[in-house]
Amino acid sequence: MAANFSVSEENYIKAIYHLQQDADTVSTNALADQLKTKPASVTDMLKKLKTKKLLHYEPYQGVRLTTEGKKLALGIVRKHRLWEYFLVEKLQFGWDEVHDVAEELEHISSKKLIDKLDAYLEFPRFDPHGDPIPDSAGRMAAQPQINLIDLPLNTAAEICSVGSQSAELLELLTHKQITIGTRLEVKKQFGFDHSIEIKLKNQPAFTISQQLAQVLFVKKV
Amino acid sequence: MAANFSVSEENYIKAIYHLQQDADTVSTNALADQLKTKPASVTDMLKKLKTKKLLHYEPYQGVRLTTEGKKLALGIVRKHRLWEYFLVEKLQFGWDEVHDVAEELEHISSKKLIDKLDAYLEFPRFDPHGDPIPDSAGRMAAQPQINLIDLPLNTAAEICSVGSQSAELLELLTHKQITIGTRLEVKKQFGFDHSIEIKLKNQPAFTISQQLAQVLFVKKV
DNA sequence: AATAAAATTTAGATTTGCCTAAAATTATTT
DNA sequence: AAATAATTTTAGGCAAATCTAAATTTTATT
Repeated sequence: MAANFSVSEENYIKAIYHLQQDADTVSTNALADQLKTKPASVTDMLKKLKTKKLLHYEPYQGVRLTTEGKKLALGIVRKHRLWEYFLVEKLQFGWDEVHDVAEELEHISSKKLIDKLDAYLEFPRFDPHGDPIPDSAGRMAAQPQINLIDLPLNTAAEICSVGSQSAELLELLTHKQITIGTRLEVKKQFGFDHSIEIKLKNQPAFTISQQLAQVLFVKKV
Repeated sequence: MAANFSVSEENYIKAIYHLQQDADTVSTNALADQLKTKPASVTDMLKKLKTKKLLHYEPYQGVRLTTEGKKLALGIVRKHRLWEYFLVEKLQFGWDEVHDVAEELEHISSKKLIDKLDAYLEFPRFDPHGDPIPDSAGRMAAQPQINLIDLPLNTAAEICSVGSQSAELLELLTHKQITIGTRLEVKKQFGFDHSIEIKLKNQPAFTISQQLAQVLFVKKV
């Protein structure tokens, strides 16, 4: 076993893994978009990855990872998140500047390296963005709830709990059409009063106060 | 500036840099040998690297790095040796198992990453094999003397000092035809009595005792 | 249900880095 | 100084990963 994949192949597998979180099956266009390439190139690669048994693919029917493919994807995600943790915790990078470097480091192939890095970092469970880090067997903690105030910009999330039961709060939430399960993204953060601009699906963005944001908990989707 | 080179291009530059330490100009065959590729492929790449102004190359005349090329080479050597230091000092790798991993890590492109790693490691001057690490401006300490006992296997070195002036030692050295400037490599290390087998140019290998090896100092060539 | 629009695939090229075989050049012998 | 040997380059091809343009299939709309 322990096959060896190219950087391109790994990038496709990772992209499919992430897109599969939302929709169960991933379209050629969505992949082309994500990978900043053309649909025709995606088709070529899907045919290749199918012969390598990393994914289920029938022409025009979209694509899904096989068990094998998911295992590979989790390995890459593990590397990416461990390196991000290392960059922030040990090398003092800001959490907003680690992504591109981790994007390169995740393709270093040595399993021994990544397991030793994991031990050196004392087996962290979450990366600096709050995303869970798979362990060496591919197991991963559930996505934790985070406060809406801490949600990174332009990250799809879903309201999963509310930190108060007051009638005033419920009135406000009803008026804004926010409820458990509402999908949203944070578009801007205003330092002056810590208000944030959020956008619900199919609605114009609007601003909510710090006080409101602080009682809303979300999980990424 | 801050051009971006492929892994292959970087490997050629690094190989030329190392081969240039011995001979002032590097031959196509020597490069093909070093890079485990064919002379015809080397010629192709040399033509490309010449247009990028990284080396001086005229057909049939061998090749030399330009100032630009040397700068790039030193950057790669710096990354390689810093990563080796990290692997051994922080991740507890053995000094004999870091080379291949460092070979991959040296191609990660972020300058910020490598400078932060350098700081995190507290600016080491030598890597785990005793080779000097260039600083962020490309400056590098002189190759230090190391004891023959500590010379890695199959590494070309040259006797540069002797830790005793006794007549008995000189008699032994004369008999073995060892003198200041003698080139040699260590071929085997015997754990039982710490004797080592060494090989001088154009001579069959022979064994010397721990006591003798300990008074001989070499530098890599 | 027919047609228009959107998504996807096929066909044919391009670039990078490598290969083999043959030709050209340089070095070494006799 | 010729002839032979060794080195190096040229010529022509191949695989990976990408592209554009054209053809095909699916989906949405009238």
